[in-house]
Amino acid sequence: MTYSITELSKMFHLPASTIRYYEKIGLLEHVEHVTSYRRVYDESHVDRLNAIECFKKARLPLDEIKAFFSYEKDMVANSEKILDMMKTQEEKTLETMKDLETGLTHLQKKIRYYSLVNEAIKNDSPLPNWNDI
Amino acid sequence: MTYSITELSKMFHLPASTIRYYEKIGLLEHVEHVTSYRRVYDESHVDRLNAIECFKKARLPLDEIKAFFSYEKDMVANSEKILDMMKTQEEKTLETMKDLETGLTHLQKKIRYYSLVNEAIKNDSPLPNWNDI
DNA sequence: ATACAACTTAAAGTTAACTTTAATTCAAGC
DNA sequence: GCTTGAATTAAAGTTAACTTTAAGTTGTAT
Repeated sequence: MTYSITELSKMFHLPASTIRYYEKIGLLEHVEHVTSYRRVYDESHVDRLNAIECFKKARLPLDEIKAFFSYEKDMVANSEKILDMMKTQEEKTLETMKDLETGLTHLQKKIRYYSLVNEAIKNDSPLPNWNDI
Repeated sequence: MTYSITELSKMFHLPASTIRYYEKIGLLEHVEHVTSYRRVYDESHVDRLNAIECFKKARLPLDEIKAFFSYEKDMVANSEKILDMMKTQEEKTLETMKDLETGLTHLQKKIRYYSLVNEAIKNDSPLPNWNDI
């Protein structure tokens, strides 16, 4: 089974230009233009893009994702390095999640407050106090 | 109570250049250079910076944070707009958190796998299979 | 009086991750 | 054979959020 760039583009909701860009920076490898001048992808590229999407969700920068794939080529030699990398990123991700939760709490407090403000305006009653929330 | 830029810098773990930058783009207002040519801040700026940090944690872009502060000046006129803004951002934040969780799960699977790989190398036993994890 | 550290400014530079542009190539349908 | 449309390339442009630089100012300690 092979895929065109447009098919991958639809599969991953990525513009074709991004897929070409990933190839350019070395994130996608061995993309051949066999049958024509056009790029032809196979399952290996789908797998790779899936992995990229996962790492991106965990906020690994593209150059680290690239480093990971390169280390993975010699798993035995690099397993320690990979493990370190993943653990470091795990911590960063957890940190980011904590920040997001703090931010979300603040946001939700604002939402509660401005809901009350809207109510008060509608009923022509006195505005609520931020400290009462 | 007043503060110098260096004091704020230490309080918020932000470089002074960033605090000046926030002023330049209109996020920090009414910063006077009263006693000398130097910037002098007060509690209002501390409050503002605290709010900025919270919004940043929820990943609001600086221009939206700025818009929020500007809307907040006429709460009665803009409470609907503010509420919309906060709700939209709440959804985005929740979406981001979901992505982070997905990414984290993937990361932790890698960590489990490469821990086993390391074990296997140490014990000279056959490498584990990714699909067994 | 002078050296020095801590501030000031405007403007240019940086980084990541794309995106856009412009000029070209190819394959397919009429 | 000609048009059309989807891909191709290299290179330049974009965006957000800073950061750095270079040149100047001020208050304090010697």
